[in-house]
Amino acid sequence: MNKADIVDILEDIAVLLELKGDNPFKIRAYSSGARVLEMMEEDLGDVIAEERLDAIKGIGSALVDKIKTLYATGELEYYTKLRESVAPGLIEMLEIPGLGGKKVKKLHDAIGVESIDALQAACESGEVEALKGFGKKSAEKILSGIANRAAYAKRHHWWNAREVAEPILEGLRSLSQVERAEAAGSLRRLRETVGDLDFIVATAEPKPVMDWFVEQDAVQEVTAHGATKSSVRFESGLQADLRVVPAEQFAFALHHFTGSKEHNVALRQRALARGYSLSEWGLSQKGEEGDPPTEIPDSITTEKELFQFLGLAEIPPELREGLGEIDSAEAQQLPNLVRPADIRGVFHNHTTASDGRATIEEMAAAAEALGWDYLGLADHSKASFQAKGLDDTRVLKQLESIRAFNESGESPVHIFSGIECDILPDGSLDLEDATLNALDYAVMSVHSSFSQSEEEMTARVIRAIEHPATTMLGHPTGRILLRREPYKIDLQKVIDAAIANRVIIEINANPHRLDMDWRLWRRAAGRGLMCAINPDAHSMEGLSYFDAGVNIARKGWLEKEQVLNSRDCIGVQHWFNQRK
DNA sequence: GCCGTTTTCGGCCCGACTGTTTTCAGTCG
Repeated sequence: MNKADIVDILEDIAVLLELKGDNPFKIRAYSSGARVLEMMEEDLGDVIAEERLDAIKGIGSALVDKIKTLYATGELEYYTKLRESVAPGLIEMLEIPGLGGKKVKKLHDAIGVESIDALQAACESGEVEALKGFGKKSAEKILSGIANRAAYAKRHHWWNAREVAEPILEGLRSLSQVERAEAAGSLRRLRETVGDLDFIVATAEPKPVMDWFVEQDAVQEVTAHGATKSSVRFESGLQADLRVVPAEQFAFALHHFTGSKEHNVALRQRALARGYSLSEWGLSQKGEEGDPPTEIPDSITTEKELFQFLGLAEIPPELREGLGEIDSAEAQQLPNLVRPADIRGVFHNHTTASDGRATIEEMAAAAEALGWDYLGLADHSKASFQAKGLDDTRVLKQLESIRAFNESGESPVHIFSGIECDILPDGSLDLEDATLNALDYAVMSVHSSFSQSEEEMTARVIRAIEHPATTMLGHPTGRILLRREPYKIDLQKVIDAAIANRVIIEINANPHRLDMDWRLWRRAAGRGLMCAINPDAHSMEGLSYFDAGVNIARKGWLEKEQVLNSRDCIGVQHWFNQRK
């Protein structure tokens, strides 16, 4: 059984234990073990073979045994029995807001509810509100939760969430009572998808701010309206929370609600080890027995000061994932992250020659408007029939057009001539070598036979990487966020091959792809993998997606030297020439 | 179930909001 499946099972075990009312710390041990395993970059088979599993923090002897058993046999008696002991409908019930493990267990034990349908019936018949600990409002809330389940459960692409968040943030900042306002949460951490929006406001007069927030036109439902917190839900299902704090607590609240949870736990533990208790309200000294905690006298008004107080360099929000950023900050070794302003051009974009909507001239003008020095055009090759892919003749014809455009001097933007060439199912390429060699560069991508086995797909992509005409690998897993799973592929082997052949892997910056995933970049780039940020634009507007790609590069700890787009024209040409 | 230059036992991050209660449990982030 592979690692991803084992991660799923450990998470399942945590959920099942929750439904059984087991020890919360045991539950946490399983879910954090799942997370640690998921983030482990090394090959699980190697780690097991070398008996190094128990050296990983968060995985103790019980989990070592279970992971090993699952890896070797694909089965685990403990898990099978646990699953048999819990009705499958109960797991789904946890998705309903307001229902956690304990309440679901109670509904099951007291009135025998085993499915969402049965729960709905029990709410409607009045059985639920008669239960001790439940009431009329609980039953109503469960019913509306069931009705809205699909919308509630949905996550949202970062790009879309930002579009919703920006006007809200502007609106908050324009209120006279508001001293400071920021968006927090996964939006601020630049995660690829966002569950809900979090806003933090500093003000001495919370009420008008809260009222403005819950009375916005787009609000469909107000789910909380308290003294320090309000929550609303928009029609799209996107939820937004507003927390209001006095100015002196702003930095603490902003840090807390930016998260991640794992980062916060680690930072609080660090504070505790130094004799302080940290919360969203501030920092206090841990009192001796019985003494109330005393406030820290120094005022802390920025996150930077908070980190400094704890002996750390300021950690950018996008690195706060509990993945070693605190150790790096302590050693003053945080990366100097690539910035949008470092980008001097992008590669892998389409024109009307294949499935793009803009011409060479229009795309160049859009690149000029973004202040770039160059633009790489890479239309589809002929196997991508549905995208009007180019055959060898048309590729060479387009090359002529690009040369003529560059020589005309009508644009300060230099166009690099490329191609997004299909990697055929056997790993061969869709165009003649002579055609590929005539171009400045070539992006190789998989667009077909997604259901190959992991071994076939891995061999297919590696064969393409080893081809001397290959400059970069496009969207290496083919995933579409929130819609299509990645195809099965051993990315560690692909990364090894790319490094060995000096082939670039792209960050496909389309907000629906963001592929290769940020979790893999830190280690891969550390071993010498070069990155290119590619918007995969099919229109002039599509070029602006590069921003989302920079986000992912930053989340992957990349510095500008590790991103080809930060080089000037000559530097890029030099990289392209090295394999010819 | 995990973890340890105070530890191999006894802790495990912290607080607001809600709905149910007469002081709190459960949920959520």
